[in-house]
Amino acid sequence: MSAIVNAYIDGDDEHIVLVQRDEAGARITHRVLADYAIYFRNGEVPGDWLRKWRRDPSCRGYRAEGEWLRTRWRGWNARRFILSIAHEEGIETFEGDCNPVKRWMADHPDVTIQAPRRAYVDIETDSRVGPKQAREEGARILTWCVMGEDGSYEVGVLEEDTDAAERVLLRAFYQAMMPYDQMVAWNGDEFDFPIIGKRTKERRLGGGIPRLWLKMDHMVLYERMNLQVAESGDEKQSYALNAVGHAQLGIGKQDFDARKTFQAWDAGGDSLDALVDYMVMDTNLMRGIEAKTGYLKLHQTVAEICGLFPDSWALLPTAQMDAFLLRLGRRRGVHFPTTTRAEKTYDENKYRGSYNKDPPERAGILRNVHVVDFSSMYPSIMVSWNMSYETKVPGPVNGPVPAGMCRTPKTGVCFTTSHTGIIPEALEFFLAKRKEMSARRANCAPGTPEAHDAERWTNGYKVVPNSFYGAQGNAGCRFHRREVAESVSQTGAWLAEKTEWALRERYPGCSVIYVDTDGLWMVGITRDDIEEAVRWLNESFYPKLLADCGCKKNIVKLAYEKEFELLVFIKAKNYVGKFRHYKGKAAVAGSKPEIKGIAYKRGDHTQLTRDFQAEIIDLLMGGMGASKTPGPTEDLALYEEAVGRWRTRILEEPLSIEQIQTVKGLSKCVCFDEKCRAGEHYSTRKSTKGKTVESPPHVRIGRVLKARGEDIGPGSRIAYYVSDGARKPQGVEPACDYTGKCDRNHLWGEVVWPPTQRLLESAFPQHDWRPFNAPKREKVAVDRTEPLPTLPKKPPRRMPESPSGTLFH
DNA sequence: ATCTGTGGCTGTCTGA
DNA sequence: TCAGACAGCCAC
Repeated sequence: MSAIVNAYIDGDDEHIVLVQRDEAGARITHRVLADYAIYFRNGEVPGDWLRKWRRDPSCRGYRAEGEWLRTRWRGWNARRFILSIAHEEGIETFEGDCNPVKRWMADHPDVTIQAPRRAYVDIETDSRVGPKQAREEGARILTWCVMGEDGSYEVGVLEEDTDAAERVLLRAFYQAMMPYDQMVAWNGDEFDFPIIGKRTKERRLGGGIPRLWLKMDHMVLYERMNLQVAESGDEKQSYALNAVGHAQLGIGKQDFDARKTFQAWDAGGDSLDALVDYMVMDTNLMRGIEAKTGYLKLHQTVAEICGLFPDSWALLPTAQMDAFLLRLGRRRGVHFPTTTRAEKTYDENKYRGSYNKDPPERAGILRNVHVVDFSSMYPSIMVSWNMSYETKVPGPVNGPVPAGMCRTPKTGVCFTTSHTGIIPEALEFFLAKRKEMSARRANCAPGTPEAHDAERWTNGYKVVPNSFYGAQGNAGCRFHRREVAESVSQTGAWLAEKTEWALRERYPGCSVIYVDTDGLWMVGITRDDIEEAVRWLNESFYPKLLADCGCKKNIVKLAYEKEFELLVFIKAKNYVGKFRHYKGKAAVAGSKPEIKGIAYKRGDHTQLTRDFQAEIIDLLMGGMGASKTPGPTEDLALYEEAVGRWRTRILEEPLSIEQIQTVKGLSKCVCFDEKCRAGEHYSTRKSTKGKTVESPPHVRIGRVLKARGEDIGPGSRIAYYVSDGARKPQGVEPACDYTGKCDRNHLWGEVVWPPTQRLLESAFPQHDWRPFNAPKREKVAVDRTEPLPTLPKKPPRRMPESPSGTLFH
C-alpha cells in the first residue's frame, strides 16, 4: 500500500476502509481492523493493570514499542473508560484521542495521498420549503448535476413528486458519482451535503452520504483563501456563487429566479430546461473559479503534505498540524499528549502578542518611505530558539543563560538546545523542502508539467508552516503551551524593538516611523544605506543578539521589501501608498497603490463609501482607474470638486440599494429562546438604569428577517440601510425593503464622508475639510453663528526632521 | 472531528 | 460630548 485516496471508519466501528485508485483508475477498497490505541510511557502503567488487561475482553492487547507501551481497545467506549481512569490516577496518556483513521495514517507515514477524482456537485430543491426548513428537516431534491473536471456532466431530474421517484433520483446520483472520489459543492457543508444526506437516509439508501466520498465545501475554501488577496471590499460583501463568479470571471447574473424552483420543475418543458440550465451553469462556475484561483489544487497539495484527505475538515490549521506532526513523531519514535477538551474560553486565555508602533498623526503626504521586514518571522523564531511544547525547560528568568539552553528575552522562558524540538524540526523540514522545490522550478522549462508541479509544492510548503504558530496558540491543539506561544510573539516584538534602536543608533538621520509586528517603516535614509543596514543586521547584529540568548541556531533574517514614493497614514493598520519599488521591481506608471485597512478594503461599508474613496485615492496616488484626472496631484481644487460632487450626489440624486446598503455578518444566533442550543447568542444586557440595551442594527434586522421565515443564523450576512439616523436607536430597514427613500443626511454625514474625510485630513492637515460636512438637521446650513466643531484635543505628533528635507511637501 | 493567534480601528448604543 | 461595552472586520 503506497498511496490511498480516502479512508473511513466502517459502519461497524470495528474496521476502517482504505480506498485506493489503481493505475487503470479502478477503485480498490481494503478493510483493516480499526485500532483504538492509547500510548503510555513504558513502566508507568501499574503491573496489576497489565495483568487485568490480559483477561479484559475490551482490551485487544498491548506491546512495548521502545520506551512506549502501545495499548489497543475494543471501540470508543472501552478506550474512553481507560483514559478516564488513567487520568484519575495521574498517569500520562498519549494520542488516546486519535480516531482509527488518524491512527492508521500516523502508523503508515510513507503512505501518500492520491489526488481524488473530483466532481463538482449542485442540487436544486423544492422551493416551497423555506431554506431554513430545507437545511434542518430536508426538502425534496428536484434535480442534481455532477460535473467532472473536464466539464463533462450528468444531470438527474425528479420524475414525479413522490418518495419513490426521489429514491430513483438519488440512486442515479450515486451512480453518477461512482467514477469520483471527491464531492465539491458551493456552501456544501451547510446546504447540499446535509440535504443529500437526510434524503438518502429517509429514502432508506443509507445512513447519510456514504463515506466513500470526500465532502469539500468550495465556498469555505474560497473565503479562507481569498481573505488575504481581495483587492477591495466589493469582493467581501457576498460569497454567494454568482457574486464570486462575477468577481473572478466577470460572468453576469443569471435571470433564473431560484425561489421558484418547484414551479419551474412542475411546469416542465422550457421552464424545467431553464432550471436545469441554471443548475449546470452554477456547477460549471465552480470549475471556472477553480481554473482561475487554483485554490482546490493548493488545498490538495496541503492535504498531501500533511497526510490528510482533501475535505472540508482538512482546511483547519489544527487538523493540518496534528496530522503532519503525528506522522513525523511516528518516524522519530515519539508520541504526543492525548488531546482533551479545552476548559477555558479564549478571552480568559489571551496572551501578549505583536508589537505595534503608532504612525505619525496628520503628517501629510510622506515621501521616500522604506520598509524592511522579517522573513517568516514567527517560524524563524521558533526554529532559532528551538521553541516547542516539549523543549521548554526550567531555568533562570534573569542573569546568565546556563549552558545547554537558550532563553527568550521578554518572557524569560528557557528551551533546551541539546536536541531539536518536534515543531522546529517540522519547520526546518518545510524550509528545506520549499527551497528544494523552488530550485527545481527554476531548473524546469517554464510552462512544463514539471514546472507546474514544482510550483505547486513550493506553494504548499510555504502555506503549511504559516499556520503552526496560530495553531499551537490554540488551547484545543495537541501542541499548545500558552507560555511558548507568548514567547514566540514576544520575541518577535523584542526583535523589532532591537532593530528599531539599532537603526537609530547606526544611522542618526533615520527615523522608524511605524512598526507592525514584523515590518519596520523608515524615513531619512537612502536605499543604499538600508541595503547596507540589512546586511549588517543579518551578518553581525542578529547573530550576536541570538548568541547572547543562548541560541545555537539563527535563521532570523531581515529583508528590504519596498519603498513608497508617496504614503499617507491615517492610523495604525490604515494607510495608502504609491510604490517606488516592491521586492526589487520598480513600479510603473499607473501601478496600483497599496491600500490597507481603510473603508475601501472593507466589506461592511457601503459601495458609495468605497467608490468615493477610490476616486480620492486615485487623485492622491493614481492607479485606481476611478478618476478622470488620476494623480498623483496636490491640487486641492480637484479634491474639493470631487468631494462636492459626491456630496451633492448623495444628498440629492437617485440612489440604488446596492450603493447604500451596509452588509455585516452575524457571528451568533439572534433568537431570544433560552432553550436554544445553537451556541452563542447576542447579549441581552441591561443598562445601568435597568433598561434593555438595543442590539446592533444588523442583529435587529437579522431578527426581522428570521421572523419572516428566512434562514438566519451564525454566518448569515445581513444587508440593511438607515432610514432614520436621528432616531434612537437608529431606524434601519432590510435592504430588500428599499423603495428609494433613505436618510441621505445620515448617509453622507455618518457613512460616506467620514472615512474619506479622515484620509484627506491625514494627507492635507492644513486644509479645512469641515465645510463638506452634512447640513445640520434642525436648521439647514443658514445659521452662520453656529460655532465650529472643536478640533481634536490631542496635539498631532510632530514628524521627525528629515536630513534630506524630502519628508514634507 | 468544538478548535489558528493578538492588536487595532470604527461603528452603535447608553448614561453620565 | 465622551467613555465604555459590544461587535465586526481587517493587518499582521
